[in-house]
This record gives sequence, C-alpha cells and structure tokens, in this order.
Amino acid sequence: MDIQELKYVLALAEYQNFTVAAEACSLSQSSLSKHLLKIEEEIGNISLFDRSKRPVLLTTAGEEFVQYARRITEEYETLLLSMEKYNVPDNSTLRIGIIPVIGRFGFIPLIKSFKETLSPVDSVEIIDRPSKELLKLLEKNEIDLALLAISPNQALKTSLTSYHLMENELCLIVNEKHRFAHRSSVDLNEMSAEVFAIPDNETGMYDLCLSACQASGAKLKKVKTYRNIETILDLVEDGECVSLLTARLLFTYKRQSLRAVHLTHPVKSIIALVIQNSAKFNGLTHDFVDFARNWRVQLDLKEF
Amino acid sequence: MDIQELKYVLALAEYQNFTVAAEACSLSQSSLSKHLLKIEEEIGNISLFDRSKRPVLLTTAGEEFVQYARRITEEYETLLLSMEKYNVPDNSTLRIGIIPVIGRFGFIPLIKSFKETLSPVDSVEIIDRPSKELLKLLEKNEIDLALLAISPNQALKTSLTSYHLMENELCLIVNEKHRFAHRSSVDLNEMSAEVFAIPDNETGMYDLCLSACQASGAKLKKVKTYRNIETILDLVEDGECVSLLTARLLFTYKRQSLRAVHLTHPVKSIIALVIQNSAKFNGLTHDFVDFARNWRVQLDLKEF
DNA sequence: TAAAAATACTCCATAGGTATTTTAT
DNA sequence: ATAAAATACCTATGGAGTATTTTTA
Repeated sequence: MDIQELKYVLALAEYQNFTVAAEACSLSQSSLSKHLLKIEEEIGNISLFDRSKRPVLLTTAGEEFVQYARRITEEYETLLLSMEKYNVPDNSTLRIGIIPVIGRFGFIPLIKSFKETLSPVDSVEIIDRPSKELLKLLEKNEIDLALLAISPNQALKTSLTSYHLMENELCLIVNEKHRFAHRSSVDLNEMSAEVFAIPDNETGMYDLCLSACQASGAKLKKVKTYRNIETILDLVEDGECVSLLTARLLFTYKRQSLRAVHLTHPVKSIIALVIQNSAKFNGLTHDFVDFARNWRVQLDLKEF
Repeated sequence: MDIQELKYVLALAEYQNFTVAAEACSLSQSSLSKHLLKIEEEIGNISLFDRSKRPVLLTTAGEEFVQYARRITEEYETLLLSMEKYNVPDNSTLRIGIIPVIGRFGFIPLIKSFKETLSPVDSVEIIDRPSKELLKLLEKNEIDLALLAISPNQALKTSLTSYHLMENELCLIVNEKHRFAHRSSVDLNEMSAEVFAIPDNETGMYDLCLSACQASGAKLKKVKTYRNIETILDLVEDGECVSLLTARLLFTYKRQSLRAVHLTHPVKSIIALVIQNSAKFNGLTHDFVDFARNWRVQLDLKEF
C-alpha cells in the first residue's frame, strides 16, 4: 500500500465524487477508480465506498479506514518534516543551474562578477541542463537558482518565483537563400509545409515554439527536435530546413549565411532567474537575486 | 512511499546487511539496494545508512526515520487487522477449489456426499483452477479449501495446512509403439534427448516433473508445457513426444494406445486437501476436512 | 437523458531479476 | 582475497492516460 493511496481515499471521502477527488489529486478519474479497486482488494476485498449511491458514500469499513489513513498520512508528513533538518545544504556553495546557451546572452560575466563579491569561504557551482530539467532540480532542491528560458505566459509551479532578466523576440531562422530570407516579416501559416528544426522538448525554447504556433494558429506538418542549437544551425545552413530561435541568440553564433525574420504574430522569449519560494537555506541565493536584478539594467542598456 | 518500503528500512536497520535483509524481505539484494536509494532520494537525498562501513549502520537521520517507520507500519498492521471484521464471508457457502482433473481421481462423489450432509441453508461452490492459482486464492481467502496436487517434499506456506488424501506414482507416459513402452522401468537419463510434453508451470504436476528430474539427476533437453492434460495425451498418442503423469490419471482417460512406465527413481504425486490455518470463519471448512479424511479410507481400499 | 463510475486499450515507467563491477575489510 | 553493495541490463508488471461502456438518479 502506497501512502499516496491513503491520501486518495481521504480525498474521495472528502469530495464523495471520483471525478472531483481525482482532479484534486492531479489524477484521471479512471486512475483513481483503479486505485480504489486495488486498495479495496489489498485490504481483503472490502468495499470502502458504496458506489451504488450518488454521491458515493463511505461504508462503515471505509469510515474506520479513514481514521487510520489520517493518522498514517499525518505521521508520514511529520516524518518528512523531521527529515528536512538533515538535508544540510552547503551554505557556502551557491548551486546555479544554467541552460547551455546562457553564456551567449552575456550572463557568464554576471556570475563571474557575483563570485568576486563573495568572501573567500564562499563559492559557486554551475550545473548546465535544459530548462525543464533545471525546474525539476529546483523543486528537488538540488540547485539554489536557475537561469533559464521561459515563455511569457508560462505558468511556473507556485512553489517557484521568477525574475525576468531579458526579453528576446522569437524569429524565423532561414538560410540566406531561402525565399523568405529578405522578408521583413512572415506568418507561420505561410510556412506550415516546411521542415522545422527546433530545440527539443526539454528546452524552454520548445514551449516557445508551441506558443508561436498557437499565436499564429499555424499547424506545422514536419517538426524535428534537437538538443543542441549548433545542430539546428548546421541543418538550416544546409538549407534542409528552417528554425525558430531568437535573433539575439542567432547573432552570437556569427553564422553569416543565416537570417532572422520577424513573425507577424510575435512571441517573446524570456531569460529568467528562478528560485524556490522557500529558498530558506542558502543566504547566497538572495544575494545573487539582488545582484542579478541590478545587473539586468546594464544588460538592457547594451545595444546589439 | 510504499509502506512495504518502510519495512525494508526496518529490516535493514535490524540486520545491518543488505543481502541478509533482502533475504528476510523475500527480495534480491539488488532490489533492496535500489529501494533504499529510491527512499533516500524521496525524503530529500538524505542517507539513512552509512554504506562506507561494514556492517552498514544507521545514520542519525536513519535512526529518526526508523522511529517513524515503526509507528507507521504498526498503525498500518492495525488497520489491516481492523478491516478483517468487515470481511464477512458467507458462512453458508463452502468455497471449494479443485484442479480440473480432480474428478478423475474420484473426488466428485466426495463433494457430492458432503453436500448431502448439509442442512438446506448451506451450499457448496466449486472453483476450478491450476494448483498454484488455488494456493493463491487460499491465501487471499477467496476459497475456503482446495483439492490439489503437490509433491511430497513441497514446502507449503506456513499459513497453510495440508491433508494428504491420495498418493500416486509419477510415470513415464509413452505411445505403445515407443521403444520403452514395454520396459518395466526407465531412467530419465535414458530419455534426456526426447521431447517431453508436461503440464505447465501453474500446475502441481509441473513441480512434480521437476522433482523427478532432480531425483534422477537428468537434464531434459526439450520440454514443452501445456495447460490441458488432453492436449498432452493427444501429442503423446501422435508419437511426437512423451510425458510424465501418474498412471492412475492416465488410466481414467482410457487411451488404449498409451502406456505408463515406472521410473527407476520414483516420485510420488499427492492429492491433498489444503486449508488456511486461520480458517476461522467458515465452520463448514472443518466439517469438510473431517468428512474428507474419513472418505480417504474408502478410496484407499479401492483397487484400480 | 445526463452525470459519473467502471472498463478496455495502449503506452511507458519502474520494480524485479541475474550478472557484473566496484568498494570495504 | 573475499564478502558485500552498487550498477548494468533485461523483462514484465502495473500505473498513467484516453476513449468507451455501464450504471445511477
């Protein structure tokens, strides 16, 4: 029996409705139903709920079950809390997650400057991963903060706070010989039959590309995804395909044969600094946030 | 977190040795090791055991963890106990599990006679499944007793009690034209290159065939398994293969062209009546046991 | 008839095993 | 060198989802 399953029973007892309880547990109705059947079998084929009534009601056995389930889940929550004190983060090391392209946006000097403000006992550790992986690491408290790419309307988990450091516009990236290479703007609907090479599913850029499609209402027929930007640029340079990236990013690669074209339905990519709301342990985290927010001003003044 | 996993931690805390603790949990060392890593990650990458020492020792966090784990597992055990009273079996229906061939050994009249001793409010329900499935149904309390085939040295779970009703000798079954058809006995080692068709893995007969191989030290090269005896007999009749069954069972099928030959290392098949030690609920269960043990005497007197 | 629970079906993650490698004494 | 834990690799089960059917009111 999984302790999470005890919570499912408690939720169902509370809402008396599989669909609603499933929603509350972030689960499908079907899955909750199966969990309940499994639980009832596990305790000896005893019905905990009477499904022949609407709303579904606890049986007598169910009533007794929830008493125990409450105690057990509470005890488990306490266990988790009591373990927290053993998770002693190294307060002298700030663990910064970055996406690999962050250097191209000029943020390495930010980190370098911040390091210079630190006392000798403190240090910085850098972990480079795609955006979505960084978000997971934040939640697991394996990094203190992350510099990554998100889209403007992207809903982060409520346990996370983000500070926007830079905005860039997503553009169509084509070979200079492409028929749209010299257009001032292009509608994705004009392009839907082209082969698109875009950053993969684990990256923030991927979601941004989806947003661009939504914004224009375009349905791209052929989309291939890659983990590395360089791979994508190689492919576009070959003229095999087109891509969606920010002009600023493209610029940093100095690929002379490539062009960035504005989209008629523009979408913004945001470089954000993300931390956990409960970044309780490492004081360096908030030092970095303050430092980075001031740094942002300098960046915005730079023309490119 | 699965409550079973809490028990794994408790076992490891007790034995201070993954291999031994895994054994105690009926698990491989590898699996226990992975469970522990998963648990430690789940609670926030906190080590519960110090593996850099032999024997492995609880960390301080681990010490605290086991306090909670004990309370939670105990609470869960109590929950299970408290649910038992809601598992109201139908005391007026005796659920008898049988293997499909049981009729061929003359046990249907036993059940019929027992039914005649019952008061009109009581009844008998018959469930036919392979032996191993019946054992599972017994453990899950979904049948009250079972009539099935086991081998003499087979260790049943300690929660089960068995009464031997009949012993039969396992024989080699061959077509009358087979070169061994008229031998008085045969060593399996002489046969190891033949194709054997035997009852499948879910049946008690399968284990018995393994015992026969062990007893003779033979390693059969080609073994195919089937769920139905009739299928096996059809194949042997065709002369494609040989089999291992009891002579008594073969006899009941009246297949004139088949012969049973004794094994030089004989193995006994036992028809047993198996019940749960804690067959607390259904009084009919013990009535049946008494009835069947008397019936056994009659059976043994019958010549075949 | 409408809402809600159960079931069918597919897909993927993970638990489990065996074999092997790494680590501790 | 040996015992023991971790890891690699494979397989199979089970949990997740969506879509559909069955059941209740």
